[in-house]
Amino acid sequence: MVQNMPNDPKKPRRGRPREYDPERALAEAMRVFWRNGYAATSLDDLAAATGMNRPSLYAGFGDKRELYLETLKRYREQSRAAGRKLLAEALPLREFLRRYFETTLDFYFDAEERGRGCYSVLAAGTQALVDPEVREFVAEGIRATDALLARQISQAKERGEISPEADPETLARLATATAHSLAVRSRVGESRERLRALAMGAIETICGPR
Amino acid sequence: MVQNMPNDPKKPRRGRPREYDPERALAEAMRVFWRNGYAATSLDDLAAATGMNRPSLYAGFGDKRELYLETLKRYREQSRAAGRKLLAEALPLREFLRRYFETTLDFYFDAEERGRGCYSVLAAGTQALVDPEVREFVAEGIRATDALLARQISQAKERGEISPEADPETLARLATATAHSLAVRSRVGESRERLRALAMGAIETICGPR
DNA sequence: TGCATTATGTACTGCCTCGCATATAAATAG
DNA sequence: CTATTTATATGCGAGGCAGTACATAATGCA
Repeated sequence: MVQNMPNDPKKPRRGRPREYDPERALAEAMRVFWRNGYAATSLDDLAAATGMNRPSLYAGFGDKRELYLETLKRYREQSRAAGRKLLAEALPLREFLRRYFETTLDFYFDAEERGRGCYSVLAAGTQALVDPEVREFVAEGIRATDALLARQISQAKERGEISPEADPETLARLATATAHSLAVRSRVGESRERLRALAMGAIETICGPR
Repeated sequence: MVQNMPNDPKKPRRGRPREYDPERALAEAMRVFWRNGYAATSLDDLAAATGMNRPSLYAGFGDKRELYLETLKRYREQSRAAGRKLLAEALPLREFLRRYFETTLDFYFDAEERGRGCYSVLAAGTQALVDPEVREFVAEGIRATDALLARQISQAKERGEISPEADPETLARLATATAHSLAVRSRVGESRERLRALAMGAIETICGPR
């Protein structure tokens, strides 16, 4: 369903032009899902949040599930973009991880700095057991995170930044675990400051004594 | 609402006797909530799972939210019981943590060994942002876990099992983070064996070189 | 044997929700 | 200017759902 084409700025298209911005609509839908969860979000909620009405929602994104999968893809893309941006800087491991967790917290707090957790972890909680596509999506995201961090840690090990006996796979999974905990804790009200401290402690434990 | 008294085995009570076992009913309701999440669970689902009909559900447990809070309490009691049992054994830290995570995994996999995550973490994901009582409940559980683990680690430090420079608070929060990750990962299909390995790696990293 | 008490079973009401059918509006193509 | 295309707006019908009213059943008590 997914809509004809995200944007083809020149081609003026044939019929009546859209009054909504697909990208904005998706962002708003995501905001609502993020707050209330998949099941508790009705199409009327989504219509209200996006300013669209239900027929337009169906025409643009298909049913609720398709729209949800679309927001999951959007989240993945945003996460990957943030990851690539960070990788481009070629930082030492400690600094890399510090920035990684800080970026993570940027995702886990909304514009008003209220904790809301990780969109993907929330998907694990609500839909993963009942929708195989969602489950595979989330699982793939976790594998990708483990792999990204393992690669960084492995390279740092080659540079001699951490102990030669360290196992990058294990440490990477522990770093991902830290992110999972940030997700859970942010959603039940732990302050960003406190979570930052948790992340810093994790970094020291993972990287070992200097 | 909570029902007249869990069990007063002698007093035969006045009217028609219950045909359901409140404890079993609660366990069944919990199973359904655990799988589908709070919002996606209807009272008809609960009635079907418990074998009760809706009026009996209302009479016994109040509305859906009250029943849910009751299952949360039940989960907390079961967790605490497991914790107390473990504490009674006075184990060395590594062995304690190994057993702690193994017990945790007992909770995170159902009777058919299918991963289902942590009931409390799921509550964080679905209801925490919209129901303050749920949020506080979950937050309290996390604080209790952090505190329990910090105490064990602190005592191990006094016994010289880990480095004198280690900060028990930090390490405890990292151990809790590991449990959070077990919750998330179990729910999206990682095998128990693999999660056990993750936990063992975390233990080594937390406890440091021997 | 009645009567009070407590539980169960059926069924109803009102509301919300999904998905669609239909009508209208705004643009382009010829 | 008319036809075609695409989007928006209103609203409807079927079904799910929460919560309750009312009738029925099973027990203890007098």
